[in-house]
Amino acid sequence: MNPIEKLNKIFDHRIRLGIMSALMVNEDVNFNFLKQLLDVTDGNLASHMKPLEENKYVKVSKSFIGKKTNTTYAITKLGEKAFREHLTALEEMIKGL
Amino acid sequence: MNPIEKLNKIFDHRIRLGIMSALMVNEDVNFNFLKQLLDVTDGNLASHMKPLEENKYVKVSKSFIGKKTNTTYAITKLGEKAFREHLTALEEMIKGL
DNA sequence: AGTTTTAGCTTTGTATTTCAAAGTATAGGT
DNA sequence: ACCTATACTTTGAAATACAAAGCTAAAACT
Repeated sequence: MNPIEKLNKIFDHRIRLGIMSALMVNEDVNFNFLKQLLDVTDGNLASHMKPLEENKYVKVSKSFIGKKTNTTYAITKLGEKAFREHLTALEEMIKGL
Repeated sequence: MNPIEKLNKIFDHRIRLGIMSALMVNEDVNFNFLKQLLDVTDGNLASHMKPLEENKYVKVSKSFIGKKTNTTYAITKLGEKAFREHLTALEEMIKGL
């Protein structure tokens, strides 16, 4: 089987890779933190989040910190699995370097 | 510095990742081999090759095998460097998993 | 009370990217 | 003369990405 087929199309983009790796490392990450980390506009971040949410790779929680609204994202088990598989596929693809 | 900025935009795509890793592992790779490996149309392969050639990540040689034309691609030193840096950036990005 | 700010989106419109399919050039075989 | 193979290029459509503007709701300042 073609190793490239194991790569997940959703993770083909730098920003989505950035989101996923931030979520792998941090339990919960909020909107503004990610926005600054990845240096994107809020609209851009929201639209990259969309396919991740739709595929249930990421779950959203809306809460308050003090009185401020706070949207946090967390990776799901499914998202973790998909991302690890993507990384494994990447590794396999370049094995032998 | 934002680790995402170290990712190379040119390597954001599965097919280009596939091309580069094939070229990292194999001294010379010809057009048809790559086409089958990556399961792409010839037009599609050619157009993904274009930015790699333009950036001097890949060099092209046209020769003959017997009487048949044969186009082979090889990675350049620059391409190798760029790809390794991309992989390093990827690793750094997900460090701590 | 009224204005401004902050958070988190959605909408809009443009630009860029990706892709398959068709077309092209060159050479070889039959 | 015709058909095949290699390696592209062109065309046109679809998908994606992006910034900027708009929007909603709640908070904070005046």
